[in-house]
Amino acid sequence: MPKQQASPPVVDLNADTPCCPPLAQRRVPAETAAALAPAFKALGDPVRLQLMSMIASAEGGEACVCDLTPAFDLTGPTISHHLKTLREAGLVDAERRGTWVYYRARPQILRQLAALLSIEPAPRA
Amino acid sequence: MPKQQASPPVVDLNADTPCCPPLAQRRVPAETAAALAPAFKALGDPVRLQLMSMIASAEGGEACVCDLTPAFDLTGPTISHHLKTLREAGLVDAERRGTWVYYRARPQILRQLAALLSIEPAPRA
DNA sequence: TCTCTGATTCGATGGACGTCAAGACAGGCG
DNA sequence: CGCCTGTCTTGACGTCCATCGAATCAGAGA
Repeated sequence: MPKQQASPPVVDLNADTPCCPPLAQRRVPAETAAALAPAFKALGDPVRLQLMSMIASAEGGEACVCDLTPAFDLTGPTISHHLKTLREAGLVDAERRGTWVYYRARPQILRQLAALLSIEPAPRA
Repeated sequence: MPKQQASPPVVDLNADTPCCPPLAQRRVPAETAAALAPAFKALGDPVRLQLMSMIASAEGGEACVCDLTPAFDLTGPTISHHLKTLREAGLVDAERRGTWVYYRARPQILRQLAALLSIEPAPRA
């Protein structure tokens, strides 16, 4: 099967600065939506949301798969599949060190997603 | 078919105050993940992300279906289906006024999602 | 080198999802 | 009342997804 993922980086997911104004401020363009929707989709599963949190909140900023897997009533392959999904969405990075594989959150894209959802604190007016 | 959805409100999606600390601060519990994942999932489609933005950024805080539909290369039923998904995820409210139906964003849940994704501005230390 | 453990990939399966055409519903207007 | 316009629901179809068991890959250690 062909590899063919490599969506063209219409929005730079690695940028340190938020790429876009809040969703409620101006209409998000189709290209931006296409670039960021996969990240939201990846977070749209309870297991992956917990995985993301466990990784992002782990001491040292990284979590071992060996610590993640037993936290769920799921098989190893399934957890591995979810981690791959998070990886392909650009939400985490993986690094093998010896026997174990460690996952680490990518704060930039999390910041971008949070910025997109941000709302004026209170519609006082 | 039986109605029976009515997931018990483990997390109050209507609360004005953020329900949860940031995802990267402490591990999000399974119940919270189960409550909020559907909202992320609803935003995980490019069309719905744009719809959400068009609604949230519309003047007067509301958008008419008649203005949303022609913005996409999709049929009316498909847009209607996406709007229903956003509605069932608690992200928008719908109101019929005469011939037209208007959708309006729910800022509370957007704030909750943004708070969950929020990250310390710079990991100094 | 052989084996053991941890992690991923492969293949299959049942269910959910995005989309459309056709039909139904709601409200305004002759 | 009957028609028209706008919106939603229904039914169908093809694709994607979550999950598992089995097989495979990667290092570590004897």
